[in-house]
Amino acid sequence: MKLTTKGRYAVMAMADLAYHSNEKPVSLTEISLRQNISLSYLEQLFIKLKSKKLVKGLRGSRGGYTLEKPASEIKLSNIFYAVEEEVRTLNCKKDSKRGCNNKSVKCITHNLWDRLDNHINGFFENVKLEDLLKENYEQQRNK
Amino acid sequence: MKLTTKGRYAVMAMADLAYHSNEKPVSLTEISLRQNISLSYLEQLFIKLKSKKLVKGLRGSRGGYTLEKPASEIKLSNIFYAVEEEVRTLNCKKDSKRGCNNKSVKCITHNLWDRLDNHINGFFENVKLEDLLKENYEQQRNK
DNA sequence: TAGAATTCCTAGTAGATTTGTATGATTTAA
DNA sequence: TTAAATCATACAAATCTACTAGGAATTCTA
Repeated sequence: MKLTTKGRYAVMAMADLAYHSNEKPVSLTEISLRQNISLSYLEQLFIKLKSKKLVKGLRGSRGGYTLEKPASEIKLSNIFYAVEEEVRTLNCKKDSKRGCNNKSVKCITHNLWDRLDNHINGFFENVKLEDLLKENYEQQRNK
Repeated sequence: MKLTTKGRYAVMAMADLAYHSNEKPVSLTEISLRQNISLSYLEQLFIKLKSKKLVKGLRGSRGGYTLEKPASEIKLSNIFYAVEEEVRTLNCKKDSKRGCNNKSVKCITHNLWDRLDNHINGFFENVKLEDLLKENYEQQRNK
């Protein structure tokens, strides 16, 4: 399964963007400094996020990024899907040397990984960017 | 997070072992052939499984491995814990350059990764080796 | 008792992947 | 016109995975 810093960074950056966005776009430089993620790396992530219509890029001076749709409509699964290739634990795929790949006897654990995939994807499917913000607001208030 | 073939192989091998064990121990050579996992790699996994008291090794000719306790008492989380170093998605640890590492402002997504960890671990915590076998039996019967 | 089959143990390593860096072109506001 | 930003591509260091190699120790069996 792919669940590395790439996906984490993407979520962190999107949360940062949502948190700090009002009228004007937020530059990656800002996010880079606040979240301690390299600028070039962020740029690569945001190109992917843009291609999936999650953010809008505004070039030029005073440019930056804005959310393409409200935080309440962006699921974490959207973000992961945009930057990660896939969230699959299984490698019993066709034409693979490994796994059960269509042998007469299915590998014993085949269904298990299927269920795990659903379990994890379900988690991301049920959390929206907005939820992270709310959580953060409350945390701030309780200090 | 660590969720690679190492953990998968361990679960597959344990399921195979449980499935084929009656009186005599099961050799890794058998498992290696049936599950298509390299023998040396299996050996390394089983040393770890042994150290966590999940299997018992019987050296010498006609030797092999047996379950140390019934399949109904072995949770998948036990298996993962034995062979993987950790199942943690978070890298906001102390002394790390990355993540929120104790800055005054907690990183926005800190709690999220915590919850994800619990979510995934909960999955493994609630599946026992026995469950995999039952599933397999039923699959065979429905053919 | 010799030999075969097995676990046990340690070290190394090729290849893939991740996590960036480097460089420059393009666009736009001031 | 200049500075600040996105956009785009190529490359590279570091890490990690998934093994391989080689042998020692143990135990059953012929």
